[in-house]
Amino acid sequence: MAKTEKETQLTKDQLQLIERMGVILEGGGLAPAPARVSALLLVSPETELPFEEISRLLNLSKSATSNAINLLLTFQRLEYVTRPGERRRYFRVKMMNWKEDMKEKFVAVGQMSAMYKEVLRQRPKSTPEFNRGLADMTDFLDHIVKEMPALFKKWEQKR
Amino acid sequence: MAKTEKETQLTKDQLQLIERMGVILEGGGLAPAPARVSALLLVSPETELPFEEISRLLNLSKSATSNAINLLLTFQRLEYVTRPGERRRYFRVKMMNWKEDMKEKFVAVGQMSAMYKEVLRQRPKSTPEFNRGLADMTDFLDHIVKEMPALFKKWEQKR
DNA sequence: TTATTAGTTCTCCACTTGCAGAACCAAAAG
DNA sequence: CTTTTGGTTCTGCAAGTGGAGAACTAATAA
Repeated sequence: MAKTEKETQLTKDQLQLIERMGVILEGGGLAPAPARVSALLLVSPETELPFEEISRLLNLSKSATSNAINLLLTFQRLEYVTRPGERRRYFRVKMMNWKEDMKEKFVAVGQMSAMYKEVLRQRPKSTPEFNRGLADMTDFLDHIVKEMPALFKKWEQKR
Repeated sequence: MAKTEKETQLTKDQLQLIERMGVILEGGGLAPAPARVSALLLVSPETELPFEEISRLLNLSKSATSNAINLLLTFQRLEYVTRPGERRRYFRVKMMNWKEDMKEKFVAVGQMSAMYKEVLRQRPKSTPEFNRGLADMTDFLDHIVKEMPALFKKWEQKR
C-alpha cells in the first residue's frame, strides 16, 4: 500500500508560537523536545499527528522524537489513536488531563504542609515566634487544600 | 576580640530531616546546596546562623555556601540580620514570604491561561471539539485565579 | 603596620542531560 | 522469502551544572 501522505505545513507564526510555548513549558519542568512536541500538538491545525510528522515538523531525530513521545505518554500528557488499516499511531494531547494535573498540584501543596508540620514537631519551644510562623504557614496551606474541592465544584456548576 | 563561638550541634535525626527536606525542595526547583541551607534554617534550634556555621553544619565548601546563600537572598527566601559589634551576618528564613510565593504561583497559572488563549486565537475553527477543550481549560484556570483572593481573605478572617 | 575575619570570586573537574546518528527489530507488504 | 514501514535502543558526544579548593579582597583587630 502506498503512503498517500498529506503533509501538514506550519506557518512561520505557528512555528514561532511553538518555540515560545516550548520555552514556557520548559520552565514547568519539561525537557526541550517533549515541550516542543506538546506545543506542536496544541498549535497544529491537525490535532492528531503521526510519529514521522512530529519528527519532520520539529526537525527532531527519530531517537529524540521517540523518547519525547514516550515520556509524554507515561506522564499521561499524550495519548494516541490508530486508524483502520494503518499501523502507525496518531498522537494527540490528552486534553482532559489538566484537571487531574491541577489536583496533583494541590496534593503537592499538602505534602509541603506535612513536611513543615514535621519540622514543627521536632522544634524546641524556645523559639515561639518562629514556630508560630511555621504553624501559620501550615495552617494556610491546609486551608487552601481544603477549600480546593469547593472551588472545583463551583466552576462545574457555573458552566 | 576573641571568637567566643557557641557552636550549634545537630542530632542525627535533625540531619536526616534536613536531607529529606532537601530532596523535596530540590523537587521544587532548588539546587542541592540552597535546598539544604533552607532546610537547615528551618530545622536548626538556632533560627539565625552565620555563614561559617552553615558551612560547617552542612559540610559545604565556602564557595558552595556563598553561592547558595546569595541565590536564596536574591530569591528573597532568606534575609539576614547583624548584631551590635559583629561584622558577620546572621541568616534566617524569610518566613512571611510564603504568602508572596503563593501569589506568584497563581500569577504563573494566569500566564499559562494567557498562553493557551493565544493558541486558541490562531487555531482554525475546523476543530471545534479540540478548541472547546482548550477554552474550557483557560476558563477553569481563570476561575481559579479569580477566586484566589477570596480564599486568602477567608483565611485571614478565620484566624 | 601586620594579622585575622568574613566572606567572594576564579579555576578546574566530575557528573548529568539531551540529542544525533546508526544499528537494530518486529509487523506488514510485495 | 525479501523489502518497507514504523518505530526502539545503543553509542557517543557537546553543552550545561554544581561544588571543591585556592586565590583573592575588604573590613576589622592587634
